[in-house]
Amino acid sequence: MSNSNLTNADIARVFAECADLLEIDGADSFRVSSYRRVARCINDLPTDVREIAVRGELAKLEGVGKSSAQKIQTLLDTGALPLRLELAQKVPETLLELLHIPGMGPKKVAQLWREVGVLSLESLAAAIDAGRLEGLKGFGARSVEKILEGIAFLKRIGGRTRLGEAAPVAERFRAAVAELPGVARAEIAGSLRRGCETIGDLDLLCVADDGAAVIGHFTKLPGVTRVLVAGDTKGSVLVERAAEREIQIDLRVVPAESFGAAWQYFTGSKEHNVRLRELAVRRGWTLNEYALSDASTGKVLASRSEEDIYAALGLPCLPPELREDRGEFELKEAPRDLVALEDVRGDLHLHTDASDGKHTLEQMVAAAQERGYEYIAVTDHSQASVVANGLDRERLLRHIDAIHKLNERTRGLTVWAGAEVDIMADGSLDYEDDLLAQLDWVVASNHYHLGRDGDKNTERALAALRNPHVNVLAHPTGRMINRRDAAPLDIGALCAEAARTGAALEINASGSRLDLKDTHARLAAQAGALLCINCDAHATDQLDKMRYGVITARRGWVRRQDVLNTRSAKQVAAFVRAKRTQGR
DNA sequence: GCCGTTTTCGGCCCGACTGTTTTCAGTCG
Repeated sequence: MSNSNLTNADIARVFAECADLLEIDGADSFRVSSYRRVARCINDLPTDVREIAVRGELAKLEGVGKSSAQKIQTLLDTGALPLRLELAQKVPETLLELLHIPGMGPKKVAQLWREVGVLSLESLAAAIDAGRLEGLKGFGARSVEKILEGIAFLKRIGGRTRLGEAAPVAERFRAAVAELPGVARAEIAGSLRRGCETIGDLDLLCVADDGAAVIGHFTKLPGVTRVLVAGDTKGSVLVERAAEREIQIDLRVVPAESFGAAWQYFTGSKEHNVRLRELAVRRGWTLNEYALSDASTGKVLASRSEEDIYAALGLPCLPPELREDRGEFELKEAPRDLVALEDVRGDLHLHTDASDGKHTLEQMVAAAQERGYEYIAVTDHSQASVVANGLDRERLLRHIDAIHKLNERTRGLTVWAGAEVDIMADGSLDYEDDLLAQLDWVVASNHYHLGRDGDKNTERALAALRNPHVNVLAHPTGRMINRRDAAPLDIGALCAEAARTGAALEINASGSRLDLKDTHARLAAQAGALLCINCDAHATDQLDKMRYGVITARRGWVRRQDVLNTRSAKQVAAFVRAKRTQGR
């Protein structure tokens, strides 16, 4: 029986901490990796790990063996893991924060702890201050300087950078590198190319003959605040990404004939690449950032393009968003119909200054026209959202009228009168059905009552989906990246009910949400629920966030036909009509 | 700790860069 209320993220955290503590303790590195692998597996699960535990199928998870399955079960039953507690007795857990210092790994942390008595960032800074690292083996003057820089850096970066903030910085530097003398081509790689929701470092890759010269120029580009590494093929710098905030950019320089191997290699993910190299090794080949080659003769089998590398290994050229070792190696051919930005024909969740938007109805409509959209739904807040200046009945009726009138004189764009309606504590909606019936499109949102009670959260969301006027459930889990965890919610039940009732589930494209996230979106599409990718724009420029929603969908293997707003205005209208008339 | 169409034991991906312990270990991706 499950007696704890630990979430997947909580359980993943315990395993990740065990891995770090074991590593500081000097445990076998493969054992450490196993714990990391389990952490990642649990974190990536789209459903509650409890459901798998109940079916007795924990050990069937990729990378989870008998021993880990037992540990997960213990965590679910008791809320704690004996190994984790033992490790905390043995190794001070405050040491974990030291691992975040760039250049600081488990060996050095262990050494600082055992030989100098360092326990935390603070005590490390104090030890350096008191000169207690002087004469310590492996810690010369330069190392100590780097540690101090690292501690200062930690205070400035404040965690991983959100996709929407990282992408513009990366694009600016990619363009700058492409312009450097001797550079034939420059591309973005790494987690940004895969569209991950948060980014650690930015990875750039370029083709040039004289690597040292390119790195030299790179480290002097405007915006660079510090140079971390400057070699013949690799350079690392810090740049300012926002006020007081920095991000690291790594640039690798490769020869043209290695470009494909390098782009594949530096795009990752690490897990995907490990699997790929295993496939190579099994055939007597070896794969690195320069080429796929025969291990015995050294003959190069593929290197110029990613297509060549994958083809040589008997695989379709997998889109970067799929390279996570989440089943992509089973694919016989590359998915052709993954949703793309060009497929999106409209945005069905946006605000105007009638509630808390920055721009007028006319301005938002013009912005949608500029982006070539076929339709939009204007969805200002309902009355319960007082802080967002939500519309009461009278104001909503006038707003609907204004939208319909504007629609009549707008060419090439259909403008629907919608609303973002709050789901109340009891699962009812913030507007009466007769008022909802006057709207062309209804977004239902859980803004205020998402709590720790997963059953209650789920019930309220299900109730909203069952209302014949509700067309999409917005940002279902309420998570805010780097700020607030997803509320516990039975996503599987939501998907099934959305599919049954003919409602859609939103992928909210705004940078702080990306909710549903990739694995949830995948679950929804598998369950036959339609997704709707919306920007939730509160200003005209926010309509450009659509690309982040689309890439999140792609990471969830979502196809064009799984996304409602890739359909025509007529088809969207039919989708709304079907739910109202069938009353499911 | 995980895993298995060579294996239930003995493997487990690969190379660059840095500082420093002058020949390599630690870290990173």
